[in-house]
Amino acid sequence: MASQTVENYIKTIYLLTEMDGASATTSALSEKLDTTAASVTDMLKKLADQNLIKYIKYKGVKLNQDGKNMALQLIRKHRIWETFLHEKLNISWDSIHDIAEQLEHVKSDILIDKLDTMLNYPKYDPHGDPIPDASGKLTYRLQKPLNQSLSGEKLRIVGVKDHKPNFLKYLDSIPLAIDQVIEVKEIIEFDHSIQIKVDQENVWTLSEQAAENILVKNI
Amino acid sequence: MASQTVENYIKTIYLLTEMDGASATTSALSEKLDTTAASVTDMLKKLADQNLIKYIKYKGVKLNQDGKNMALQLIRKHRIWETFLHEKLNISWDSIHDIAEQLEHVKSDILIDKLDTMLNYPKYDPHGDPIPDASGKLTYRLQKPLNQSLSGEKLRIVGVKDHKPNFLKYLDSIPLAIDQVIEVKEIIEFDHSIQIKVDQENVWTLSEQAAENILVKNI
DNA sequence: TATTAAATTTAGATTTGTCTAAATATTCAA
DNA sequence: TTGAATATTTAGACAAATCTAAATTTAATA
Repeated sequence: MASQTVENYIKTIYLLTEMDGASATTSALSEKLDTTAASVTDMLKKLADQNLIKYIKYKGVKLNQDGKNMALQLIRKHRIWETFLHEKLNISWDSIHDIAEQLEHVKSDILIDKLDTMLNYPKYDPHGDPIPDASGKLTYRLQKPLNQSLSGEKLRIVGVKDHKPNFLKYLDSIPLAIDQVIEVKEIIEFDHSIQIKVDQENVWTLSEQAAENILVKNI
Repeated sequence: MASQTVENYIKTIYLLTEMDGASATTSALSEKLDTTAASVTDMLKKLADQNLIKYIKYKGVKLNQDGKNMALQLIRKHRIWETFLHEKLNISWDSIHDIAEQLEHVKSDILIDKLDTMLNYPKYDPHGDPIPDASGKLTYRLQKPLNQSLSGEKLRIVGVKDHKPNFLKYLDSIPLAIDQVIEVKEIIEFDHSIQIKVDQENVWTLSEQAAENILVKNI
């Protein structure tokens, strides 16, 4: 059975490679896993021996099928736990990630199935990230960062790109939230800040940096 | 921060010594922890260095205050998780222990507090064992094994002594459950089996061995 | 109480995951 | 395209937790 350490490596490789399909580098892994590059190299050799990854010296690493399956199950568990922590226990947005990092390593199929049932088979977690189903399949969504919208567009906020507690706390403090419907009022040319109609009367202004990290969908 | 291994040792020492206050032996620990006596000796030296236990070579081991506190917090977490798994997720009696063994090692005060709130601050877990409160205090209950009752006594079933899945599955299959009110109809001298009035019409017979493992309270 | 049996500890090794420092490969820029 | 900067790997070591086999202590019993 895979150790928690192995699971963390596999999940991190997945998250680093899922975007573009490019290989993950040793240094990217050492940074995300908060360990040294030498340790990463050691571990990659072991993971390659177990056939979880395809590793080419100096060229980086990709998951192969076994590794992908493991990663998807871990991400499923992580995101189901996050949903539970947020929806059922009312734990704040910015705290759930660290707790879910621990809970995702608990081994019990029945546990995760029952949680999934309790939550009514959610397709997205509280950050708007897709939750793989029991077979590992993900439901993607047409979405874009808010800063790529045009003035006048009607949008629904569906997620965030940046998951850092800092940013999440900031979002909690302003009148914007996941699932909310908004309209882009104006985009300021000077600094690319963006004015958002949040309801009938109120307008809120976001910096470009904030808008880049908010994911929206046209409606 | 204590490793899961250390936590398992501390909890096991607690459970072996809570009854009579006698020391736990190396061999008892090696059996419960499914490891060798040599490994136990090694670990006991380390725990003594950390001042979690009082260990006298060849004489066994007791927890000191730090160890006791750690054990009570672990038992609190274990029993709260068991209650959650049973009451909120409907996971069967005989499966919850193994899952809680993993969950009890998750480190998050807010998580356990929120679960405690969701469950309405339970004082007993699904097996009838007391749950320490946040400060570590246990609420004991006047109870005795069912085999020590006399014919005619009116009792409430409050817990089980044996937690083995085998026994729990057996209990699930007969018309007796925690919190149920029963009356002892007759005790058979020959084999000490015991006849229980489970409701107006029905009587159920338990072997002495089964009755020893069912805990009851007079009403 | 002397001897044997059982329990416990010690000695020395192993596995997993990590580290530092040194060596090697790759990349980037002149 | 060559040399410096950067990234990666190797070598050797270490800590945590475990093991087997041997030595020692305690308990049991004749």
